[in-house]
Amino acid sequence: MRPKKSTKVIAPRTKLKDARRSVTMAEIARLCGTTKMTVSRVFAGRPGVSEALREKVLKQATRLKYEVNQQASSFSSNRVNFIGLVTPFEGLLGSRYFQRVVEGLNRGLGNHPHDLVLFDMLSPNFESGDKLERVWRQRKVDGFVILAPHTTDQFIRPLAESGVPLVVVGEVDPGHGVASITADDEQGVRMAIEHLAGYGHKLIAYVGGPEMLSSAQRRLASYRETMENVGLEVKESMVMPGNYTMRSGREAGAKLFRAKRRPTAVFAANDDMALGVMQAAMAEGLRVPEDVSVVGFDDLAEAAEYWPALTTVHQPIRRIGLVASNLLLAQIVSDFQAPQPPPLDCNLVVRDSTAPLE
Amino acid sequence: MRPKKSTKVIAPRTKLKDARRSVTMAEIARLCGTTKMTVSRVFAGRPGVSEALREKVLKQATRLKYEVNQQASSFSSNRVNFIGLVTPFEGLLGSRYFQRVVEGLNRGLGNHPHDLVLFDMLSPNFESGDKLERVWRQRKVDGFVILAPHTTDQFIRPLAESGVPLVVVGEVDPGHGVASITADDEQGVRMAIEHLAGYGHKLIAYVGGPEMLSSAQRRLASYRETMENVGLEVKESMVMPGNYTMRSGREAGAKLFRAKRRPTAVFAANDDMALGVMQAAMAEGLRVPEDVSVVGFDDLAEAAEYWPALTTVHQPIRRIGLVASNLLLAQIVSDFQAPQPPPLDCNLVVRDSTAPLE
DNA sequence: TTTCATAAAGATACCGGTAACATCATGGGC
DNA sequence: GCCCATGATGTTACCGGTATCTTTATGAAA
Repeated sequence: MRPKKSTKVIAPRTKLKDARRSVTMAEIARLCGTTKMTVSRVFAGRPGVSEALREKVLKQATRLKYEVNQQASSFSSNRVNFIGLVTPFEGLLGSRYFQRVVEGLNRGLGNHPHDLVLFDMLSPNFESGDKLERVWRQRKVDGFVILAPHTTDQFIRPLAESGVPLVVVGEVDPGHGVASITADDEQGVRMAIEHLAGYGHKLIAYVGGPEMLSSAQRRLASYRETMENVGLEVKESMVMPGNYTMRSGREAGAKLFRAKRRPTAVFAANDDMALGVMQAAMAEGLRVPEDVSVVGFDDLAEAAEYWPALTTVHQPIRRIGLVASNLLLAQIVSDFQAPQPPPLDCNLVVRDSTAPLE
Repeated sequence: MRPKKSTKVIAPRTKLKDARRSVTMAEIARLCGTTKMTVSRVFAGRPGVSEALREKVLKQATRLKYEVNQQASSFSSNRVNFIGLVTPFEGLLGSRYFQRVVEGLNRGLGNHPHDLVLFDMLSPNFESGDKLERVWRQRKVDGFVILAPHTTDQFIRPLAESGVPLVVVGEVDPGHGVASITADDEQGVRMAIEHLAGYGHKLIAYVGGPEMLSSAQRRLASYRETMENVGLEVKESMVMPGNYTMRSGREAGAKLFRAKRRPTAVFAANDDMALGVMQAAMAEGLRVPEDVSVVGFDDLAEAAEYWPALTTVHQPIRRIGLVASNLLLAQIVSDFQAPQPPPLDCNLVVRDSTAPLE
């Protein structure tokens, strides 16, 4: 039973332009007198190839500078070896924090073939809220690492519900089963406040971060709790809002230092704001640390380089990145949801911006 | 002539796990009573489909939340819609400079389906020098944007010679036909020096960047030239080395301000170092701008936020990113090497760190 | 009415790998 | 010597699109 159409002879597709042409497994196989299936086994590191043949294949491959075509490989195995790195808010992309996380992620990726794809939610071409889900549907990535979301972020839930491999760096509402990794902010803040209290400071001001960030919420809560635990009173006029920028720190500092009763120590919920507070102190003619002690949070590169060098809470950001990629790879490669890791310990780095109260 | 083997019946591959299963063009086609070829035409925006059918296809696609499988599409069309973003030296990834470039790139990418893949050459898994060429061979990207390389960078040449689409942000040795885009550093420095000279400063110090960076070389050359043009002498003891970090700026500033004849103005080759110079001034008890004027270069976010706000040369970084992506897309999409664009104009932003000499 | 250019839609092969299964050679255990 | 387990290797059928060519429908020109 022949098809009703006459037989056709269709010319093979025109060849790719030379720049894009490349060696294929079939070619290597031909040179080695075998088939591409065997070559495929060699490169995938699967068993079932004799040592002699394997070496022959590798030799030819090296000679021809062969590299496995990831495109074709992905297509066949349905894995693309890209991980989406999502930066959902202003200022993240260009920060040392970002840099450290990337370092950690790359370390965790290790020998895996995955690379990081940048998705900056602030870019104009990302305005549509379902961008990430579309990217997933398009098979551009195998999963996402989402940096420090707002607790209320709406775009995480639909992703998670679609079964997209996902790790959040920061804290998310527990319960909907999203993997996440965070530092132990509470503990970090506690150490900072206890350090200041131990130096005899009584009036310890607080400069906070954006309210919608979970990290900011946790740090503030821990400040209040620790103050109470060490027997100090929290004066509401000493609790200043901020938004994690140097400017907001400087403005908060200016208000604090102009108050009729000024604090002898200030804890800022991140380093940038702490630097701003120090600037405000200088502008008001106060010396750090003689007149006022300042402590930050994060221990980014700037903190150590500043003058005076900032006493701050060191967050193991690189390690967080490393753990994040491990959690994600577990989901992608082994389809295995690792148990939620505990928050990672912070520690206090005492530099030159704090001193005992005289 | 039948093959010598008996006919075989091989079971179809097991289906993908549900999470990864998805609607295909064939499915949409079936629902619309047509073939996947037509559906393909619709999504590629190619002509040859009646309006009625096109709408029908789009309607079904929307209903099923269909997205074209980029993996398969890339495979077939031999374009992967990823662009490699290469950061070849320390500190770039976490800088505002990086952030701005990315903003510009994303803007330039516009509606193109390309996304950015991060290649941080400092990551341990990138130690091998031919990483980029391998990535290219693996068909993971369609081309590269390389940020501010050393002029001597060896890894650019082999890439360019292999015909890899490539744009360098910064200056490269002309002649080997690598597309590049840069700001007019010379002009920027000229404006800064003329500004200070116009304020009556005679002893204008210079704090430079790493010698192997082309931007640093050009800025220094322009400093010398402009000083001569405005009739001022360059004292070699007033030309300090630096490496674009705040710390190096502070150290350079400390030396300058402790010299027996100290400068009344300092130009630093980037903002971070300028901030360091201001810190050094304060540490030595000098006021900015009353005792010493300071000018930076780049106009990153910190410059405006600092106190006192920094007078600096504004570099159109975002625009540079935008031009870079346009240049690259031209090569990728149209196989067209656009003519080398001229350096983009800088302009001077006068803030609070400079004042006339009394 | 016939011819032919043009637009719409279909048919086929193919991109370069991988999954699943088939086959074959080898050698040990009986 | 025969059977079967085992490991090496080959065969086939895809993955889900796109390039290219063919066929069919439509309508204007002759």
